[in-house]
Amino acid sequence: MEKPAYHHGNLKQVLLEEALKFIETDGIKALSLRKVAKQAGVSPGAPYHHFKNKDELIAGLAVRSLEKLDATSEAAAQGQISPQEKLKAVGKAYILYAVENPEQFRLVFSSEQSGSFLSQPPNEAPLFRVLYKVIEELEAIGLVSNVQVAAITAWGLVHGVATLLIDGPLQPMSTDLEQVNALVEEVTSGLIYVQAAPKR
Amino acid sequence: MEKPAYHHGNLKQVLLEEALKFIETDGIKALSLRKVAKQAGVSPGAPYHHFKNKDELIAGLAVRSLEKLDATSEAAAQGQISPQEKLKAVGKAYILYAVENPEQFRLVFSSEQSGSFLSQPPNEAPLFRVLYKVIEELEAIGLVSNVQVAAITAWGLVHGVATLLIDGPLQPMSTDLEQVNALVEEVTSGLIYVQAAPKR
DNA sequence: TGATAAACTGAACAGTGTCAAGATTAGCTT
DNA sequence: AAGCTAATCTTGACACTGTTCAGTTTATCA
Repeated sequence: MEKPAYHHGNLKQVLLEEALKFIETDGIKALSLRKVAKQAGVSPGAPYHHFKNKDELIAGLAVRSLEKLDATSEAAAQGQISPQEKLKAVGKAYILYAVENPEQFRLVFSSEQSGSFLSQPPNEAPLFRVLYKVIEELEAIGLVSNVQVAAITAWGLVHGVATLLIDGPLQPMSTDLEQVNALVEEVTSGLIYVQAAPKR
Repeated sequence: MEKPAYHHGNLKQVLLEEALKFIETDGIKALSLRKVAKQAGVSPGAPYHHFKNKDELIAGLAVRSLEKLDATSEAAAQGQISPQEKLKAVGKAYILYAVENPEQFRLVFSSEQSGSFLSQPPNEAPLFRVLYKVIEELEAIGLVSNVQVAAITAWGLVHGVATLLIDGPLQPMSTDLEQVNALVEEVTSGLIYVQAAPKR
């Protein structure tokens, strides 16, 4: 009969899902807790039994997005054998995730909940962990001298191109997936040479 | 006597300034048009005679910030002679502007008003113009083959490191200006090698 | 001087996040 | 199985938000 019970059952998950739907269709600025509650068939006060406030709901989505980005990056790396190709694959996966899921990608770096990164030790933090492993492999072959700098440079390049594509001057290009692919191909090729830069 | 006149005189400018103050102290999320109006000694409806809505006020600040970033980048380039040093100087100026004025930097790329970039032809657009000139100089010496790709790569790297510093995992480092300088020095050194990458 | 337009006020509206008091029910304990 | 406790949800309220609109004030210029 499915008559809605007083106790929803798994409201928390439903709230997260409905909130994400709103974000993806109307953007994060149009997100309203009340609308989310109504969509979930629940009163405006109900969400506060599962989230401290609106920001915490959003933070929950950010963590989910971070995990997805981390997972696809890792999968991309494992699909290759040489460390050069791994690095390239990670970069491509990262940028494509941003272009295909701009709202979710923005969530991860939305400046309010940057605590997602700080909470864990750097070597175990999501994203960093994937990158670190690959760069260490490059170091082992002598293609990288300073792992720390190389990781930041690689991440910086890839992250920068991603955000220029979704929020910057490259935005008009971001709808044409073929063009994006070509660009990403060229840019990530440069990645390897960045790492191979001589010491002085 | 300075008794506040009914016609404020230069309300538009004052609104922009007060809004910026709020943003810099409490962050953009806490910005309220009503508070800005009150701070300017004016009623809640007054701003609407100068801006279509709140977003347009913010867009005004974004344009100002873009101009500042453009100006300091250009100045940095002109302080150097060799194109390699110019590129490096632009990168440093860009990242330092972001670290020293994070709120204003974010404004420029805040996804709502990305139209600032699209409105002008790419070669005359702010920021791009500066970068383009330098990269063309590098091309003239044979250090760059594809100007387009080189520009995007350079901008991407610098922009990525900047946002990783203010909104990403490098945030804890961003308060220590000395550490930031060291990092920027190393990363921008890599810039030149990125451009010097062989064609295939 | 007088008319037109610009600038500003004050009140109102719908919508927001958030909280407290009370109703409802799930789940454990005896 | 009964009853108690804690979790969950509702209802109603509060302060605040962006925005609009009718009316008031003043600058500007013919």
